[in-house]
Amino acid sequence: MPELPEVETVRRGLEPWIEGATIDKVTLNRPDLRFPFPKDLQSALEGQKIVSVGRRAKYLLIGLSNGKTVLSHLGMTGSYRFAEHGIDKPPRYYEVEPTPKHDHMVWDISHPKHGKSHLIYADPRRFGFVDLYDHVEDSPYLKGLGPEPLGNDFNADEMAEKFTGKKTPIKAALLDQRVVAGLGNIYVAEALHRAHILPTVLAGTLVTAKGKPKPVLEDLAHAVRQVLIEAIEVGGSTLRDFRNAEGGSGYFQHRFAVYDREGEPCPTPLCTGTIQRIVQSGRSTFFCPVCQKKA
DNA sequence: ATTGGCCCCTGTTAGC
DNA sequence: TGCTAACAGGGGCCAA
Repeated sequence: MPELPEVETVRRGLEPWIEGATIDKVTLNRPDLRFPFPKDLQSALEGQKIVSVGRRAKYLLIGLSNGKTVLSHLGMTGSYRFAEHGIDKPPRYYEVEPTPKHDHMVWDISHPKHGKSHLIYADPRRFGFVDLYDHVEDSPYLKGLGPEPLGNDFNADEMAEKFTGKKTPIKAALLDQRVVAGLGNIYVAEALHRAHILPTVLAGTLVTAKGKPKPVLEDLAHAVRQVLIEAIEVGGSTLRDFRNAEGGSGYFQHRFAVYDREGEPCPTPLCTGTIQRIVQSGRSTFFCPVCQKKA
């Protein structure tokens, strides 16, 4: 679920509370999530200080004082929260049960300013996972990733290179994390709508015969950046079970132009279209057939 | 090498 | 109201 803006919101929510804290104890309530927990997770974490809270694409990267890095992916339904006791400005989440059904990993931490608390990872569907690295840059999960969409390496020229000769629909191409890292089903739909590109056009058609980006690809690069920036500004989106790390909801869902808005009028000024839903690669695509036509 | 389809798992919701 | 089926933000893996 969580796409780049949601993961960034989680990162920003966690950072002030756990950076500088010491991990006193790690509790695993089951042997695995999507994959088994690393065998040495507890021994590698306990006694270490958290020195950084970073993000790459949809991965949280938690740096430790022993040089190791915890890589955490939230899958579709993963979330972090703090137990309500301990921390001096407690982020209230759901009512905290003693042993909630989907609390799979708990870190007992003590922070020099905030005192002791419990950081809890919950994940009903268990599509998330946790891994541990001496050199996280060698992680296979990070190896093939494309550029950060908000970084300097992401632009129309770069996309044009990757799209040349591609027969896959632009929607699927943008979901491919090797093209650009961090987009998911929601923000791809929103970016394509902003750039007025039909999701079904083949990625290769957005490139000229000389391999240069057509103008619309510049619009797309801009739309991707802009929609992510706006979403991060308001704390990401909240659908069903997503909450940010401080227990609040994001607000970006109220600004969706097309996602989950089948049958509603297209919000593009002067456009008379109605939002449609189709299925591409087994996943919903929302778009306006009237104003999304460029290729 | 690409590309599409299936699957992991649980919870929520739409439809009958 | 109650049951069943479809669907959900991701992405690894396999087969064509």
